Parts: sequence; C-alpha cells; structure tokens
Amino acid sequence: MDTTLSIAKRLEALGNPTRLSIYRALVRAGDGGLTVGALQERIRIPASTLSHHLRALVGVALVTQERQGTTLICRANYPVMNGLVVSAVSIPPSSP
Amino acid sequence: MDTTLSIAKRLEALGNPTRLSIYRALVRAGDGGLTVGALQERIRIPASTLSHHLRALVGVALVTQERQGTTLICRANYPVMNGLVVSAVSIPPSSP
DNA sequence: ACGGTATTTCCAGAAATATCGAATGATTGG
DNA sequence: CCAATCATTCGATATTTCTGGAAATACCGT
Repeated sequence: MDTTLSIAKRLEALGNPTRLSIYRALVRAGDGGLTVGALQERIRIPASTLSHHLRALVGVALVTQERQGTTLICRANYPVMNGLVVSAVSIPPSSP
Repeated sequence: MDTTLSIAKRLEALGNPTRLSIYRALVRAGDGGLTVGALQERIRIPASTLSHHLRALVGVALVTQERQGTTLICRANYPVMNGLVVSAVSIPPSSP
C-alpha cells in the first residue's frame, strides 16, 4: 500500500556514497559477510559513523546482522535488493 | 572512476518520496511524457517545489525535458534507469 | 509591444542528515 | 569478577535538504 515509501526509503539508504560503499563491500564479501571491524578497515571511517550508517541499512533490511560472540557479522540482503530493483523498474499501476 | 558517486547521486535523487512519485508518474505516462503542469496536477505540490525536484532529476539524467512552445515536456530516461539498475545489482570489482 | 499562461529563480526558515569524540554497553576468556 | 575487545549510544556541531511564497523569466498569440 505504501510501496512508494518503502522503495524510497531503500533508495535513500543507498543514496549516500558512504552507505553505498558499505553495501558494495558487503556484496563483494559474499555470503561470508564482514564483521563491523573488517568493514571499518575497508571503509576507513570512525566506528561511530559506521555504526550509524549500518543502522540505516539494517533498518531498511538491505543488510542483515548476526552476532558471533563479541563480533557482529554483516551481510548484504540480496532478496531485498532484487525486490527493490524489480520495483524500481516495473511500471507502477497508478495512485501516489 | 566515480562510478560509486554517480550511482549514489541517482539513487539519492530517487530516494525522496516526492521525486520517486514524479519519476513514476513519468514512467506511467510513457513515451508521451508529461508537461510540468500536468505533473503538478497529479502530484499536487506547489510549482516551485516541483521545479526544484525536477531540476534534481534532470541533473542526474533520470529525466529529460523538451520545450514545446510555452510548455515543457518531461520524460523518464529509461536507458539511464536501466544502467542504474545494472550497476546497482552487479558485483563491483574492488576499490571504494 | 501587450497580456496571458507556463515555469523557474530568489529568498529564507524549518527540518533532517552526516560526522565524530567520548562515554557506555555487551560479550568472552582467563 | 576483571580485563580486553568489539560495537553502539550520547551529545554536539556543521552541512545539506526540503519547502513554498513572491518575484522574475520565457514563450506565444494577437
């Protein structure tokens, strides 16, 4: 019903260069994913900033997280991205 | 070279609910496109606000404009959107 | 040139985002 | 329990984005 909104939220999440870099790093990492620490080494931004961006990506389900002891593993959520792509490309029926 | 950036810019442009509505209205309109005025009737926002959003979409080439007398016809730029989708889905090689 | 319609630019205020150091919380191994 | 490591939250600032009324501009027909 609010398709447009959830699509926009995901696009907005990916629309920040830093967050897009994070997402792409996770795509590159594949199914193994990356810990927040590993991500920090690659992206090279302060931990707090990274944490905020990760929260945004997780909030729209583009990224999932799994605890493993003291570390957190982050993974790109492919099905959600595929759905987003389909939604973005397909011709919308009408409304908003 | 700045792939990530230009992708991010386009995603950001579509990441605003109002702009996404505008873009979708243009997709619905098809090859005929819509004048700015027609767009305003559908989206129902002040002309100046609409103009700002259109400028953003045109600025990243997701929308094209063609003058026709006193009116401006806006059209969704499909090739750019297709390119964006491909970029977003394909696994990036490395770097930022 | 004038009047009218279509659209953009100017301006400004409100709201949202991005950033990051410092403090805090969580979890495990010893 | 303590120390250590990994990560998040707090607090504060700087920057950007969004919004829309008013004024300006563009283009046509007469």
